[in-house]
Amino acid sequence: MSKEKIFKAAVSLFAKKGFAAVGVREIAMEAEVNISMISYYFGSKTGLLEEITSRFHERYYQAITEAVDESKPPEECVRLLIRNIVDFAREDNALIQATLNAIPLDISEIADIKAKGMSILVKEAGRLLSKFNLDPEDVVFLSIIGPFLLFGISAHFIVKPIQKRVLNIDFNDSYYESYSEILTTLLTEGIGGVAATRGKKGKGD
Amino acid sequence: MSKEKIFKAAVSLFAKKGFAAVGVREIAMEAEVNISMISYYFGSKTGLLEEITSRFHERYYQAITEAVDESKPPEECVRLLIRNIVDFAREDNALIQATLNAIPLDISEIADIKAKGMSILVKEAGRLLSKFNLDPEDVVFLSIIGPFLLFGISAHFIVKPIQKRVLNIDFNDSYYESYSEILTTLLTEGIGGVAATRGKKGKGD
Amino acid sequence: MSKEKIFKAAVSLFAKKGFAAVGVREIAMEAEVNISMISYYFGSKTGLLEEITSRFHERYYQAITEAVDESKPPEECVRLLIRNIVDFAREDNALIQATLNAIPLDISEIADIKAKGMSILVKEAGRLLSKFNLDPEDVVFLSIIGPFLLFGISAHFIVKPIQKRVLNIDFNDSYYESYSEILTTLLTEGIGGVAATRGKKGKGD
Amino acid sequence: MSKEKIFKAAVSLFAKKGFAAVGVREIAMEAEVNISMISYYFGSKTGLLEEITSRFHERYYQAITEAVDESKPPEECVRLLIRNIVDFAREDNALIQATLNAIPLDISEIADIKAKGMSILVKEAGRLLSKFNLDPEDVVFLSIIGPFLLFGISAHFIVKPIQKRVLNIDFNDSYYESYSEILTTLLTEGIGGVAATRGKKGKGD
DNA sequence: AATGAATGAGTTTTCATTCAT
DNA sequence: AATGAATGAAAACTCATTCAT
Repeated sequence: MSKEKIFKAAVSLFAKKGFAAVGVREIAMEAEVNISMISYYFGSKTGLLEEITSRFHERYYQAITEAVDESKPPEECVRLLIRNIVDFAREDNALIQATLNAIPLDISEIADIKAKGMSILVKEAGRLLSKFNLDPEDVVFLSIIGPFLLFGISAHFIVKPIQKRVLNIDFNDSYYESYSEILTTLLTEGIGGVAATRGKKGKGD
Repeated sequence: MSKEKIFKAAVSLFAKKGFAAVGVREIAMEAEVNISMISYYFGSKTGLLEEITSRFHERYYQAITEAVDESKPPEECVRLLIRNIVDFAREDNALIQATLNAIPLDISEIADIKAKGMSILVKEAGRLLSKFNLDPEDVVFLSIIGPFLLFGISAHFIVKPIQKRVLNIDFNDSYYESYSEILTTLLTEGIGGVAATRGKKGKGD
Repeated sequence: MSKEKIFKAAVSLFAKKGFAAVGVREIAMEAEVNISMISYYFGSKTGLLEEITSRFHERYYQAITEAVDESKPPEECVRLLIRNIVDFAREDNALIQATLNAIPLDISEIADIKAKGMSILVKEAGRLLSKFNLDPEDVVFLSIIGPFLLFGISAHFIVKPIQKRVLNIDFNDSYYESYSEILTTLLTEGIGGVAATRGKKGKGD
Repeated sequence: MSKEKIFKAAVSLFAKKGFAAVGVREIAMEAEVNISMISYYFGSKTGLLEEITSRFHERYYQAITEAVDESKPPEECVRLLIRNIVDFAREDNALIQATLNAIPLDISEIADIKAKGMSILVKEAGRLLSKFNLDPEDVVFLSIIGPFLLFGISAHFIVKPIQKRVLNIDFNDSYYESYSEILTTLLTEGIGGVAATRGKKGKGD
């Protein structure tokens, strides 16, 4: 279907070159549709990015909410969160790159979506932290740890094209086994350590 | 001096809008120089980004090498590394945003600089990890932990404009005290934890 | 139709000022179309010149092939060739000027078209010469006589603007009667004379 | 000396690309002088072309006047004329290309020089024709035969770069022996033939 | 649902020239 | 005699979008 072809083409191109560097003509060509179809389906090029950004946040939201389950122990939640993100990223790496790389914060529609999306994600992250006995209402703490988690876990998928150029690693299942394992340990131990230091004091500002 | 004014203006604008979204006209206007001066000094808009990207990597390289000192204990190194990055980021946040947000990997000159720069940074990160008794030659491990550190520590400075929109936090000295403290603990404990698990096994691929 | 209007305008302007000296803005204005239509129809300014150059060679090819007929005596062929070129030139003098004046051999696409076009023309000229019992395979001889004929016969149409400035001649039908008559005689006698000298010897290198 | 280096560089570049396609920056680079030196010595880029065009006409004037000598028989004059032009062209082919290819008749200074130069050349050509008993005052006849001679004889040197691409001929001394021989015969016989036809009638038009 | 011609403002880059040194 | 920074206009080309079909 044309609309989906346009969406896919746009994600792929935005991921490679960034939002502003990609022209609608290029998207239309890649999607093998007429240029006018983009305006027709998405209103404008910005409309396309809005939809991409929204879909990204939905996926991350899913990844977190599904991972943070009342009954599971904290470590298990972290493990699941990372697994979810890795699965998503491997399935649709371009969506991550397209969104995290696209900064057009000068376009207010996009900035709004990003701000709202990030608020929700960080709030969800708070639920995860509360499993470590950390205060989920501490905005300062969340403002530090939230982006750290989001970008830390996703970092590999942002720089993957660069790593492919220089590292000659086969990014296969076994690689992402190690990936999940290492980050799970690091974050569990790390957050645990932070909780141990902070737990006694509460907020820190 | 004209050249430096252009550089500063470009960093600031690229940080806000991304490389492709900024026009040379805009840069020239911001820098209060004639538009032709950009070609004159930097050859092209891409040439400008090349210099920005290079300078960024130099600064991060300094931040790491200075932090990882033979004589200091690992925790101290992590603390110093974070402090260095925070200092640099607070002093020149735009440079971080301009570089980390600018993906134009379709521009080979930039991709080359990024690839080379990241290789060097990751190698230096290996020296830090070796202080935790982790194998600094394990490329798979480094390929995971390197970007995690780089983006994790810098994440806040990438999303800062968004956070300013939604969080109403005063990003002052005391904020960055907490910032450094939390990340230091998290990374020290986290990496320590990883080392404890891996140390016995050696490489993991 | 827009495309043809652009073509005509470009030929006229290239003839007057030369390829490089004419801007697309000027062409668009002369053709009374939007500037973008040039890229739209011809890809680029160079694309326009490519089409002009091709069309020129087609016309000259027609002029020669039609003139050199198996059954006609050599003198008649020369007369017809000159008449054809004169007719064409009077009808579309600008096309000749635009092509023969445009040297951009630094633009490889144009150089290719010119090289190919000239090869074909010179080969056809060989057929004419064979009617004078001259060897049509003698490349050295052809390389001398070919351009001589092409530029000799067309010369008047190249310098016509200059002659109009200084000579105050009415370039009417009767003028071109004389023109054809004189050149026909000159070339018939001239080539005949060459044939008389060379015929006995064969090739001359 | 700087002035001469600029002149040489300009001739060479104009020959290759045409007047308008060459920038002063390029000329300065080729001549290894500072850009401002061009304005300094020649006033402007157009000033440079004026000097080139003038020098060209001087050389052609020399070539003709020296060839057309009272005492020599007509054939000898034609032979000498061709020899002179060939010698000049082989020595400084670029000057011919630079001048004959540069059409900027929209630049009045150049058009003036060309018009004046051509008038003189054509008048001199008249002296040659009078040796064949042709009327040297017949402007119509001269307007036809003059450019024919100028471009016919020079044609090879205009298209030489193209011929080099396709013909694989060694343009050596022996080649130009043939060249002179063929054109001498052709023109002597040709003009002679014309004279035979016209001689009885006088002027034609 | 789809086309493609058309628009006009936009892009980056290069131009010839000037001027203070 | 020579430099090189600086200028402002102009270059070719591409942009996202619209509209009649």
